Amino acid sequence: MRISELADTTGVSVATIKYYVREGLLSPGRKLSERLADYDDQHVRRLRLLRVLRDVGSVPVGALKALVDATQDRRASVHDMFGRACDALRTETAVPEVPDEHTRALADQIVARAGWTKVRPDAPERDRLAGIIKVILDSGLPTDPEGAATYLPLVDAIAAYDLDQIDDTRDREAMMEQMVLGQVVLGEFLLSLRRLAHEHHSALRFAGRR
Amino acid sequence: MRISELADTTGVSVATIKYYVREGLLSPGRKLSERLADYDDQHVRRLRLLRVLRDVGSVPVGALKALVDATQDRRASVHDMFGRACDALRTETAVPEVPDEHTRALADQIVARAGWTKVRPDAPERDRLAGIIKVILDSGLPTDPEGAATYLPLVDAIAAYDLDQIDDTRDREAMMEQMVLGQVVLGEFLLSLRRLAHEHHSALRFAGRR
DNA sequence: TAGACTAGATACTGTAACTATCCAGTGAGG
DNA sequence: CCTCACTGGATAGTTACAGTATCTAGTCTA
Repeated sequence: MRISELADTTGVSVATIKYYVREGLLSPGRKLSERLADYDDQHVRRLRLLRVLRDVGSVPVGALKALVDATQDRRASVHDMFGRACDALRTETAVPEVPDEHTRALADQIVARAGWTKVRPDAPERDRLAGIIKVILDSGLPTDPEGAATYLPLVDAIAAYDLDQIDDTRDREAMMEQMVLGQVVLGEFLLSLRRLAHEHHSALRFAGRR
Repeated sequence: MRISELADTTGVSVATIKYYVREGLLSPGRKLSERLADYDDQHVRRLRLLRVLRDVGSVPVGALKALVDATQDRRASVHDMFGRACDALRTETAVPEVPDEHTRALADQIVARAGWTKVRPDAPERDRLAGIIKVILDSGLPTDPEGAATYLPLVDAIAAYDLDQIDDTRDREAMMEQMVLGQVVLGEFLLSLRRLAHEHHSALRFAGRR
């Protein structure tokens, strides 16, 4: 398949494909000659995946690169690969860097209470959670710290379901694809459901109210 | 309070404050004279809120403007105000515009099954949900359509809890602030919890596995 | 064998969110 | 009274990101 054909079937412009190859998101085609390369179904799949992640998930190009690198590293276990995927997909929005003891303790407490015993003690996500807790406390949201307990079983059930969706008979690239798509697209799905539920519950409580 | 003092207490630069005033995110200070205006606690609160929404939630400036406008419109009911907040906060990432009958029907079916009877039949969020469903189906995720049923009671419980957090004895501006912060910051909180739960469940299933 | 196409390098564009400069005019401290 | 840091308002410049466009020199294919 020539580059123009790849562009046509995926709806991604030739210029963008070249850009992605430059950035290492897509392997160069198999060289047929100095000025001609061959692209195959792998390229089509990869390109489609990249576009979904960017269009729907707004995943920055740098994060996509990290994802690709994690998939490529064949020495790592599936679990490690998934871990690197989570790291790459964590939107690095600014939460306090948290040198704060208290919020970090709260975060650890939440993880413990949820029963997530397999989470590394030094997982970077713990710090992010602590940062978010700090923002919540500082912003004067009326969230009682115990309130988190309400969320935990629900989140746990959702995450367990997410992981059960992954077909572990497939190769690692396919599993990675499912994991990443699940994280991003099902994440959007959940956010959308939450907004719909908000509309419903808001109507129950505040319709007609000034 | 002078503008430089406002800048110092909030950690936002004078230039940025001027920019926000220009964009209508922040009311100009009360004019004391041609070249001097007075800023008060309202400005401090508003500015802090804007920064949390931008830093943590990556809410674009245009959406912040829409939020401010929704709060200002005092004729609308609280529920309508919340609805406009949801519209403004919906990240407009590209999902198919969905002229597609099938996915739209699936979306409506999900809302019905969840029992969210108060969601308007023409709510724009329904279309977005349909678009996301289309992406899920197209991308070959192994999500059975029934799988959504797993999420529904969980999401409903979360949303109900979110709304219960809002103190309805306060004024509309305070309620709006709680709603918006809840949507954005608790949204990040949930995503963070989900990633932690993913790590745990991934370890249970795939640790040591190649 | 001409016209369309290609890999690879380099340069340019558009948007969002600031950031800096300039201007002329206060107003507080000396 | 003087001066000088500071101000509101306007306008122009900057940075980062994600592409686009152009150019070169060579290669297929009809």
